[in-house]
Amino acid sequence: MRSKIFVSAQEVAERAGVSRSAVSRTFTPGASVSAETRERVLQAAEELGYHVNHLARGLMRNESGIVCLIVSEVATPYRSALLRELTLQLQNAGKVAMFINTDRSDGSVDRALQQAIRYRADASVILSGLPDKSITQLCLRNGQRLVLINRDDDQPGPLRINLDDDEAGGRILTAFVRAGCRRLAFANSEAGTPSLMGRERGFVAGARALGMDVIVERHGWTGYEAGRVLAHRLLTAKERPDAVFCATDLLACGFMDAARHQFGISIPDELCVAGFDDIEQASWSSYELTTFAQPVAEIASRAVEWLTKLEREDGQGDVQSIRLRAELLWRKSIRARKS
Amino acid sequence: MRSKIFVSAQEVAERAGVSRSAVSRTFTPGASVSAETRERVLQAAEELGYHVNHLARGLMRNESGIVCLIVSEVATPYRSALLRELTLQLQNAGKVAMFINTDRSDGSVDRALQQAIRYRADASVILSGLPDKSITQLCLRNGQRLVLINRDDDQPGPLRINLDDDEAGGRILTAFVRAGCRRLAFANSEAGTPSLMGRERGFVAGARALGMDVIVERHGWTGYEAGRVLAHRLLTAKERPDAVFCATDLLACGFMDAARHQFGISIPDELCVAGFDDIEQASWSSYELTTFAQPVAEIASRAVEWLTKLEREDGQGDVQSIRLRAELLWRKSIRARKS
DNA sequence: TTGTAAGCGTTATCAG
DNA sequence: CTGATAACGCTTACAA
Repeated sequence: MRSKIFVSAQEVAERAGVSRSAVSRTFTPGASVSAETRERVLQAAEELGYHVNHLARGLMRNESGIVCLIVSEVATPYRSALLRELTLQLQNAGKVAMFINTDRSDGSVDRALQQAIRYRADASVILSGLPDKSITQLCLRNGQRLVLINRDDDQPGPLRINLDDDEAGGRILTAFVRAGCRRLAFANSEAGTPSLMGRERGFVAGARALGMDVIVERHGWTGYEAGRVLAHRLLTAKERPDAVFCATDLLACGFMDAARHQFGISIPDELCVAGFDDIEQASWSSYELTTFAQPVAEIASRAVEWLTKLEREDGQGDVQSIRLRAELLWRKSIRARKS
Repeated sequence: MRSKIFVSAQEVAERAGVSRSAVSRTFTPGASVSAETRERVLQAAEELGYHVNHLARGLMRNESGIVCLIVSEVATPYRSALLRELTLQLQNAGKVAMFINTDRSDGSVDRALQQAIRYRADASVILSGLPDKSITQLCLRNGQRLVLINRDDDQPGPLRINLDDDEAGGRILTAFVRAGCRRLAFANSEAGTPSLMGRERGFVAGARALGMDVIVERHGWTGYEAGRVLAHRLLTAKERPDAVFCATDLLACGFMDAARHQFGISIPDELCVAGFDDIEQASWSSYELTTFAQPVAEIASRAVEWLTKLEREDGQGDVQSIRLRAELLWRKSIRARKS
């Protein structure tokens, strides 16, 4: 146990010659204190180095101000960008972010959520990963609000934010066709998350509708290395594709690198490539990848807005699902016209 | 205020037919409870869905279990890698990470620290940024432990973890010389953080000692774009350098891309490049950058270890400064022999 | 080992 | 507007 070191409202009250309630009110936005007492309290607090104890406040108010961010693969460009936006906006909304990393753990998300609950987090935001019914229930049972980003869970209660993944698959398809591509491929990971599969589904369906076929290849987790492996598989096939939609920018980067440096293929002349996410590297001049941009800022703001909307009785009647559009960013990995 | 929804130790006690202290003890590692009561309590807790309230526990114990991570530029590869490691190890140590993003704020670090203090965080870890005396003092005055990573602050109290930046500058210099490079340059940002400046200093000093000169150029913040700008400046000079040490991998990536794609320069044949950090992209086949690896895992483990070392009376007599070695990773951006 | 009771630092309620 | 007083959920002497 640490020795006593913090000053309490009591002490401030004594020094200011007021009651501790006066001190409390001074630090509670929208409470009624006279300007004079307020001033006295503020000064005493300053001198003593007083800081409201949010642990105690949370205990009383039954509202901790903590929002729990449950995330895996933090070090990934897309994930960290989303995280950045989320923390920033949460802070601006006066909340504080508690961070839970589910990477190398076994009980992983479950154990993580336990922590969140123990600290009485007001809400949790889950950034991707596979859906799991039990989590949703654990959250809701404990009165937490829950936001699911790019996850799919049809239980009522949480807010679900998703992109128009299927539709994007269709859009990129027409871009490929317009570029005169004939042999289509889709490069995916084996992660099998709803958003990844949605992109695949949309792409394949769109092709079918046009009477075209798509070679689908899946490998490993959604990273650069997997992209390279996928390139090897796809580019050594008898019918080498002339257009590849990668489920993710990271995959696309690996794919492009392998295609160019190991197969000597010229992009976009011989092969068109598209990705998804618009990570920073997609704009680097080694890639100039045509890709769909995740609206991270909007995802974050929607999440935070929903989270902080004054606690209404029930979430009944609320929006429970938001579908955002991923904008297609034209760069140079798809040629303009049939070659 | 949220309606009551959590079950308390009281309720568990009633259901289990014991006193609330028995419940408390059951959940306190190393307290004396008979196996039987323990079992009864555990079962009742399970049935009721009880979770210890860490807010209340922290209040009593005067120890919250919270460690505050204060970080800027989270979405940067190096930073997010460090963050990943830190959160993981903190979790394993039974701590929980509170996240504070100092990116777009004004009061920035200061305001951030206030938050940490209000939640009675046991400790704070500051990942880079410029040093600031007041912060250290604010932390220490409030009984927080403080870890400074790649920051420089000579005040006693906090643990400082740094790399051998200067020395690395010297090491890369000999690599350049061995490759037959004669016109040296250092590409830096204007951020002016101690680690960045250390690398510059070491490199320049080493060159001087060998009677060589270094063109130093600084621009913007430490990112890809800045690297491109630096390339333009350095590569249009009359005496075009044939070796460039970039203060950061991100800088190096921008630099290499501009050098190759805009100046048509061949690396490493005409120009040798080195970086620092070993971000993931450094190993991508578009770069294959020879660089110094930040020992992120070790940085994290040292930090966590120090943080969790059972609270000794004072930190007096402790290690207060750790200097880690950055390993040079040979890839392909420096040629082996004089060309 | 167990229960009783005191307290941790707040805020909400209710008189004044 | 202000000050007592009672919670909040937990831990920890202390006594049994």
